[in-house]
Amino acid sequence: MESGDLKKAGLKVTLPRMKVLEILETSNQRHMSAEEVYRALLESGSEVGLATVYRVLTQFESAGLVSRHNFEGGQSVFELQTGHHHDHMVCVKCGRVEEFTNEAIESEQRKIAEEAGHKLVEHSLVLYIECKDCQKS
Amino acid sequence: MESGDLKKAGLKVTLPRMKVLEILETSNQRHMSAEEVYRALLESGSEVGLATVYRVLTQFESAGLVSRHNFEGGQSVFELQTGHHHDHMVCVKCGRVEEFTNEAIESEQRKIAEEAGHKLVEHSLVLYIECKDCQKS
DNA sequence: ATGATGATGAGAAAGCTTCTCATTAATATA
DNA sequence: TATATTAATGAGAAGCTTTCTCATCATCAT
Ligand SMILES: [Zn+2]
Ligand SMILES: [Zn+2]
Ligand SMILES: [Zn+2]
Ligand SMILES: [Zn+2]
Repeated sequence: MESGDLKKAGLKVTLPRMKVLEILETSNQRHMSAEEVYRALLESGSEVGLATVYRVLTQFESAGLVSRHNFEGGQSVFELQTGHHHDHMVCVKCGRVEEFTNEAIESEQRKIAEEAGHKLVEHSLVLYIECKDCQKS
Repeated sequence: MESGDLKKAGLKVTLPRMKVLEILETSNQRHMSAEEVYRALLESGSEVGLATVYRVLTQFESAGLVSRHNFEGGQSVFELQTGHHHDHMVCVKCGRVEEFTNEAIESEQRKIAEEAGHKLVEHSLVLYIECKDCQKS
């Protein structure tokens, strides 16, 4: 991801925006809260305000560069848009996030909305799990 | 639903608790935010504090009398437990909520978690729609 | 380089929810 | 029924996440 993507989105290429993108790309967590992005910025020596992080993430979302999820626990989490839709499993013990795709579920959803006479706009599917590792301990 | 259900749940039978139950039973909305329950209580002439409404709803949730959902929009919504699991469609225009069940999706979910080696604890599936009525206007 | 425009940072403020604690109500017992 | 014990309530304060405000600053086109 580079400055061209910001320009295409109609956003000025600024230092804070580049830095936030960089964090999202290089962090070992694909799914991060605004607070986590903020702390990662500080740790990497970038002085970016928390308000700016929120602003920028929201703009990225509108621009389709990032998607936002509301898992349980109060904080929204953000991830770089991958192009292909996917859903999530979240461990209720350790918070680990795993992605999956399932075409059977996707098409069932479309069918359900359609049969009820509604237009499906989007959906949110989260499986809360006790993950492999947390079951051992 | 009556005082016996509260006793069974290990909760004292108090006026505020009875009143909240009554609202949930008699309101024409099955899915209500704490704020909505609170306002309904005031309108019905009951002087119950907002903090109590939150407290009571949370206790009801722990007791399995009520379930809580976090649809988009900040506020949690609550509904009386029906005994059978169901998922929701929420209209992004008017906020109307519809319920559905789909065994194919349910079993697919179990399969996904299991194949990944995880234990499925619970799940949240919300279809955001433009409802039948909102499409007309 | 300059100016116009938009972005930023800091703190204030908003919105939802929980906490605190003095007061009050509900149950158990006599 | 009166009393004692224990838990619940109400009001406001406080917490947490997120957004807003506004003076300052950076970006980009010229
Ligand atoms: Zn885990
Ligand atoms: Zn993801
Ligand atoms: Zn609608
Ligand atoms: Zn429901």
